Amino acid sequence: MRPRKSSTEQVLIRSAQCFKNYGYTACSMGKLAEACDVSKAAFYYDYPSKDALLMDILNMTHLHLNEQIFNALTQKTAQPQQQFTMAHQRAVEFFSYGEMGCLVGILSTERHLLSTDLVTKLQLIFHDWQNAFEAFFKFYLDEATAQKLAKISLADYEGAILMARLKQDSSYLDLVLERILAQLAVS
Amino acid sequence: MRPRKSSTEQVLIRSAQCFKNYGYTACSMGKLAEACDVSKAAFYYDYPSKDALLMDILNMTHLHLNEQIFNALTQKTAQPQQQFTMAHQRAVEFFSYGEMGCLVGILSTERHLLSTDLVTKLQLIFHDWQNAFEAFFKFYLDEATAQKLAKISLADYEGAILMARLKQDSSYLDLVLERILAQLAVS
Amino acid sequence: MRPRKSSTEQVLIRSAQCFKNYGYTACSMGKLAEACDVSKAAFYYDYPSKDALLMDILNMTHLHLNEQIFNALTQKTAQPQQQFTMAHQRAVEFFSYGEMGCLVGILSTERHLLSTDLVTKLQLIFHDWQNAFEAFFKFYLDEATAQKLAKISLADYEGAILMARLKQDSSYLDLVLERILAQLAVS
Amino acid sequence: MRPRKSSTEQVLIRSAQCFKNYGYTACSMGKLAEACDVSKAAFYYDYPSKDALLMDILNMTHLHLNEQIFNALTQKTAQPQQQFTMAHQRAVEFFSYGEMGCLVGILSTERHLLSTDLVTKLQLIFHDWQNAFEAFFKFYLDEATAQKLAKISLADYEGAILMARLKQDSSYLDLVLERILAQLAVS
DNA sequence: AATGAATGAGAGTTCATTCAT
DNA sequence: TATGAATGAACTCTCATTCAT
Repeated sequence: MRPRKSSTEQVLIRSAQCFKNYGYTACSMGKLAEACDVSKAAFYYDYPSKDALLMDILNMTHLHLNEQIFNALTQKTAQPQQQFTMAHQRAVEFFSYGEMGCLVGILSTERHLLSTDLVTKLQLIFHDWQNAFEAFFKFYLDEATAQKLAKISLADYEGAILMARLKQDSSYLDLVLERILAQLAVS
Repeated sequence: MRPRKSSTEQVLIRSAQCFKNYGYTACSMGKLAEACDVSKAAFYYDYPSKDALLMDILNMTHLHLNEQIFNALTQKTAQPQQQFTMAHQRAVEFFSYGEMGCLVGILSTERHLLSTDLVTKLQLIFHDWQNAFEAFFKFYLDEATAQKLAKISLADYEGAILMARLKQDSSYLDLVLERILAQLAVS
Repeated sequence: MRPRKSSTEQVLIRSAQCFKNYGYTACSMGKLAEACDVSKAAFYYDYPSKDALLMDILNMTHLHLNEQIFNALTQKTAQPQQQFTMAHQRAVEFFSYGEMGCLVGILSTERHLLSTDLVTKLQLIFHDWQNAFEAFFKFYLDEATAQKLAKISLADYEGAILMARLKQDSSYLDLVLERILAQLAVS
Repeated sequence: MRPRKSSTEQVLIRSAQCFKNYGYTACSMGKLAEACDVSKAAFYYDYPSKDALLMDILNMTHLHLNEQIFNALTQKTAQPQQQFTMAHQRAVEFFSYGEMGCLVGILSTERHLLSTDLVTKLQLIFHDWQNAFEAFFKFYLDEATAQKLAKISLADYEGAILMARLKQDSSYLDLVLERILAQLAVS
């Protein structure tokens, strides 16, 4: 039995980069094949369709975000600012991997072109993200404030990433962190 | 006799909606033709290419933003909050026209697929936007604060529009306004 | 406005030949394009899909059969044998056009691969054919006999055409005619 | 130790069904693999190509037809009608196995796509079939009549099977038998 | 000036077959 | 021996654009 040219994980990671660079529509199977150094047909051995591949990528992304970032915010600590900063840094690292950008946010702009399954998945990821923020903020702020802050912070991150991507200027993310830390300090 | 002028504007407006819905790649000439109720060939009488059409759309958008929104922030007034709120409302109206979304932000996610001319144009629009904010904030805040606030506010708007688009929830934009007004009140 | 490279009718006729030669699955858009001397894409200007093209071909075929062959059997005459022979000769001419074969029969063998619309159409054509035979036979034979003869004669034609096609021997069709005429002579 | 023998026969039988359902072109190696519950690669261990597999299927079919049906007609008996009826019933059983249809007839419609070897094989099977009929009819009819009847009876069977397949109505085959028996009774 | 008709390139996908162990 | 993994070619269909009048 022939060995795999590229491991399944490698394919997912490189494909994710490709989707992040080009978006859903413009990220063709040809581009993916080149990025992963396999033939177009090779994808169809593992995935029945481009959508199925993307869903797997999103599952991987979701898992990563949950484990590496969201879960770091579920416990109350004595030093909330340091705790959040660490999660933030991991997030920055994740969004900066390869090209700056948030795959989930990028795909969101193509909502009309995605299957309902994919759209649902995108919303689910954002939901978990917001929930993680909310749970964390509640440790230190009253519920209403925490809720509102969680909601807008998500949007803040997406906006910062979008601008950072366009202007090649990662300082947008620093500003977002700074503002959130200021909010936490109020308590 | 200038019937074609208004006809062309209609085409630009409808095309802009189409680009806003689908993005650059997925907004095909066929979709544009259908949206504008003209033949595909008709576009090539007025514009040499899809890119040229989009450039015209961005010019129109740029003009609109300058005249209707950015310019409303160039004079100092006694009631900065009311002034900004008015500009905000106009912006909300603009971004909510048709489908919620910011064409400039949406196109930004497809940076790699756009000609340098178009990317430059996108950056120029954001530049003017940020400048308008900065000029306005300087009336009431110190320069460094104004600069920083202008920069991040732009990102805030884009993030809020992105989330509003995905979740069909326009309240994100209200939160952005509220936060900016709070900053102004500090002075 | 550019003139048509091939008239719609030419395209239908040549495509019909191509389908007759290769069947539904193996008659690719590439083969059709070559047969009609146009690009593959040109088909999609007139027809939304391969199936739609085939449906139009079947409509044309149906019309032709009705007008040229089936309708020749709807009136009672003094010389039934001559009348039927004439219809038979027209049928032979039709089935021999290009490559020997009956498009409807050939497509029938690929029933599982065709859309329900297409299968329905095939059955409808056979239905009209059988009805024409039955109406004709009733003029000269009792109803039960006419019905049975119509039913089997249809199958006889298809079998004869199939064998004629495979063995390149058109005499199978003569035998079918001869046998039917013998049946009519009984009366 | 000969477990693979029977396994191979199973593969041939199921593959034959698959070819009968879909025809040559549309019966892909993937469909065959699924139908036989083996991997695609497994086929290439036993057969060098799709054509070689089909040739083996046709060999099996040929053998079966010779032994079970054609050979039943080689001896003169006192009860020709019963003899023929029995052969007929075996044939009906064979053609009705799985989906109604005659593999040889179905493949014939795709003549242009088959290798000359396969086409030759198809003709050979039909040849043996016709010979069997002819030999049998000669016992009871004059040579010219027997020859003609054999030739057309073959076509009759194919036509009846084709119509039975399309209309899901096996009575076509009864009519064919009835007519042949009537011819035998003449003697 | 204006547009139906046409097209090469490329999209996602399936194909028969081969590779490498 | 036996098979998971891979692929170039071809599939149906859409794309931005050009042609020809």
